[in-house]
Amino acid sequence: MINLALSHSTRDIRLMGRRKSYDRDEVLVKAMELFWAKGFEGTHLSELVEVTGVNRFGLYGEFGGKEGLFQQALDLYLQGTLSAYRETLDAKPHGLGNIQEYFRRLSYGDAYHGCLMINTLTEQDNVTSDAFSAAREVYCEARNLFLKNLQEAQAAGELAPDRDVDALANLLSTVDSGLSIHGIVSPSDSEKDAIAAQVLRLLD
Amino acid sequence: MINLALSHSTRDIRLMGRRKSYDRDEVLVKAMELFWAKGFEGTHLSELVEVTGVNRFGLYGEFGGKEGLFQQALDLYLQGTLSAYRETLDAKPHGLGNIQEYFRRLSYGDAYHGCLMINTLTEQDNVTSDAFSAAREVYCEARNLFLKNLQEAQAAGELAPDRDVDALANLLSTVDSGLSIHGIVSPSDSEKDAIAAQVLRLLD
DNA sequence: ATTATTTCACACCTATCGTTCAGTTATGGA
DNA sequence: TCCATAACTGAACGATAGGTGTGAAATAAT
Repeated sequence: MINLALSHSTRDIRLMGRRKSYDRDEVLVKAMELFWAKGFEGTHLSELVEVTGVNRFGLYGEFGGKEGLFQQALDLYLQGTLSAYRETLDAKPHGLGNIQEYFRRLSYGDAYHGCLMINTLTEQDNVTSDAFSAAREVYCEARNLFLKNLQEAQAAGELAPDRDVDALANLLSTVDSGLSIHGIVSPSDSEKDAIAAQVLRLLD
Repeated sequence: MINLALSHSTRDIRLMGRRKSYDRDEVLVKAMELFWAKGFEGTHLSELVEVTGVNRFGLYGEFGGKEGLFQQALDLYLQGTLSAYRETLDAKPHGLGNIQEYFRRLSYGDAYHGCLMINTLTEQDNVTSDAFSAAREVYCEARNLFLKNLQEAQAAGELAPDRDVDALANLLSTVDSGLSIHGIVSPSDSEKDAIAAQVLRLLD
């Protein structure tokens, strides 16, 4: 018992042993990019080893194999996505300006392969229920952020009081995910701007 | 040479031999449902054998293995999807009514797993370029159908002449795909109707 | 009934999946 | 310097992937 407690309490403090030759976060970023491009089933451990430079055994021990690696890579992606949502949609004061700014900042880079959150939702049957839930949760959080801005806009008189803010929030969320699909077919930022401009007319 | 030509010219006419114990179209429907639910990489040949009742060898000979089976199952799905688009969006006279009707008829059944066309687009790296192109083509065709209705609406005075019908068509297409994602998270037809109602306000 | 032809069932192929094990190397404290 | 510990390496694990060969079963013309 005492030994167990001791070994546990001192586990964090590295007293001896070889140092890890990789950076945990860098590995997660590489893995995320691969899962992003090829999905969970489409990504093979051999590719993860190749891209991250970490041995199969290392990946298993450190991240818990393919599933653990996917979960953590997805969490990293979702955390970044959530930050991006919050940076624009949770800015004070809430209102229509935030929504406008959100769609303005959206951009397809080059080699756009959609959004990992959306891709995970469409791959529901292949991923852990935890992974699916995490993606779903961020999706809902984004929807709620849209809603909050609409509600405050309505309270401030930016938006007519009879507008259905709940349905509008769902529409904005739908357009947001739809853009991640549309971008696969036609990754043009100017086209995205034109689409956003149209939907934003609803908020004038 | 003569033998080759003869054997070829008579191939279609079944003169003798054992009859197939399965219906080609039924097999494709079963395969389609599986690919729809689990994606290309996520569907294994053993499952296809189990569901269709056709042996591995039969699937290979008749459909060209997993890839051929996916292509043909996808084509079947896309054909149905295209028919659904055309039935509403290519009805005469073209106009805003068609668009309204399209979104009205949309429905998530139970156990909704998104749209196979959209899922194929998000699985780009795992599927044949032919399969991806086929999905992309139908996506674009739908967008063009939206456009046609908007153009005719504009010509008929249903829609103000200064409206950007191109951007509007892209928006409708984006909402359409977005709904297939939103339905995974929240497969409620009434919510779908509310979302559609909002975007249709743009066309009044 | 015989026979040519086609499909079917079973088992087997190679390749690769994700996972794991010994054996070796590097590190910090005694 | 030696040792206890942790991490790394390469090989190999069993399972299963998709694809295939062989012989039996079924069919329609002879």
